[in-house]
Amino acid sequence: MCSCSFISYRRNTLRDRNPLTVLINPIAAEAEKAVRVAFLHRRTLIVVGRCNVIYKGRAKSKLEPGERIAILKSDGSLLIHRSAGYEPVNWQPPGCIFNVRNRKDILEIEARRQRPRESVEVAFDNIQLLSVHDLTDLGEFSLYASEEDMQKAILLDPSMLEEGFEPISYEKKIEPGFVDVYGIDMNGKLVVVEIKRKTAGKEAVLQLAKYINAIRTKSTREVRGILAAPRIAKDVQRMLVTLGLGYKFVDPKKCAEMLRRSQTVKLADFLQDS
Amino acid sequence: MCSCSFISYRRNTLRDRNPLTVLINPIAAEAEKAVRVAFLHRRTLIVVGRCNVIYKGRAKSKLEPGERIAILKSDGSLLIHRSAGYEPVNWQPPGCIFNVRNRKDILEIEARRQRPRESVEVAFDNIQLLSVHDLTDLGEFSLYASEEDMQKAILLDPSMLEEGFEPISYEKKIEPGFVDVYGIDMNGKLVVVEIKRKTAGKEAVLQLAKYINAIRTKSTREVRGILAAPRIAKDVQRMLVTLGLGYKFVDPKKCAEMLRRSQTVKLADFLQDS
DNA sequence: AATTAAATTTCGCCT
DNA sequence: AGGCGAAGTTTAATT
Repeated sequence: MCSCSFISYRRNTLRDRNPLTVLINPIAAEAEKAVRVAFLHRRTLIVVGRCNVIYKGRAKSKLEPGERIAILKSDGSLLIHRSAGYEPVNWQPPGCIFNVRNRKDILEIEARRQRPRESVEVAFDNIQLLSVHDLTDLGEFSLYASEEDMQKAILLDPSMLEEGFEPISYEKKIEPGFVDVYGIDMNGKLVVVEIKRKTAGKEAVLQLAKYINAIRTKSTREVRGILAAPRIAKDVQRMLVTLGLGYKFVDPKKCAEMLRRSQTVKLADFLQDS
Repeated sequence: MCSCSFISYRRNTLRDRNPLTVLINPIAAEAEKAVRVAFLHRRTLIVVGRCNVIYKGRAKSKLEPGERIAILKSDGSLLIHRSAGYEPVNWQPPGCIFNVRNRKDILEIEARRQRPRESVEVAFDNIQLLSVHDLTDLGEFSLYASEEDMQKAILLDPSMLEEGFEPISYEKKIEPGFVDVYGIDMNGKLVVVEIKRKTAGKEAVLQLAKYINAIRTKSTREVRGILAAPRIAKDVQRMLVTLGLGYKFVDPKKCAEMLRRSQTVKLADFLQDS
């Protein structure tokens, strides 16, 4: 049975300069003080407690009282998480200005931004835990087997798509949008490649067909279309045949592995010499 | 300079049964114990500390060591948040199975799910804060405009319902209850409007029909009924046709925007005059 | 279960 | 600043 708030000002590990403030069951006045310090020092703030939330902006929302987790980051972003669900119930992207006040023992925090003009207001009438952190995070994040990685892999080794294929460009602007990879096959025909990281559906085929048609209206040269994906949806096979398009199995994992072997390759490096 | 872990087992407010566990700078063994208890009791877990994260599944990702916030919810969802950004750097949707172990003073937490088969592994080599919460959250979340806002918007701009429509009254008492909006169309016919904030089901149609019938028993004038909602349930379309009622798509979001705009417009007009 | 459409989508890249 | 496309998109509704 501990009714007092607990505050620790220093962490005992890693670095001396790495303050940590933790309040347990603080009253609003105590909490407000800690929040102000957190804002002043651009720290990360976590508040767990009973609150209601109002959002006004592009839309409007109201969240009736309940116990939730609020995270306020130093970049001006805000997250309100309920006890369930992967997505935040309310949020605010980076770039907000935070405000805090203690109004009749209710801790009110506001995250406001312009463009678009919107705000999230959180009012805590009870706080289980409030902590202020200085998060040092320089670790690199790398995602493998993204669509971009597949694109890189095809540019790195065009033969994986088709023997004799030679890329000319990538993300090339064609009337309706951007072609993933664009090149010439062993017979000198133009080739448009549409890449999908997972099962390619009809929308991928239609997109490819659109590009092909756009090119045909502008050029008399023969154009082929190839859908590069690990799998195609079941109706899509017939669609490809009907539209005269090709399909090539490409494994995203193998692409990722290939890139790992030839590390630090940038997309722009490929076509430079050609 | 406090190097001890701090544990509070009871919250002093709201309810006696509402345990809260907080560990500050715990070693992996202590943390592991608390995490196991949290999993066992299906509690919400927050861990702040230095970790690296590996994701394997639809794609693959690796996050090099840094200080982050991890949230594990009782529905089996996981979030890893860095010091910046609105989106989690790594996550796992609800339905995961969590595992924890202490491996050479490293706290390893795994969130695994099938379909799609994927896992996120988090390894903490230092923990600033670990807290376990029992979040009671029954508060309702309502998005977009309220039904009242939609009503206001229709009164403000009746043409959004139908060209030439002119409201006479709102919340008018008719035998079974109160009609949302009541007016006259361009041909002089009476119009009863039933508003729903979200998908209109059969109960909305029946309510509308009741009002119409009530009016018809009292007046010889022609009466039309219009259901105003962002969407109607699938069987309701036929029901409307059968009962000779109309439907008008009304977007609550647009209503909210309109009200907001009208406020600013009024303000602007006021300022222009001066 | 598969498909389609919307999201306070966000995020990035390019014009 | 605005517009379009992609995302480990997610989520909900419908077939």
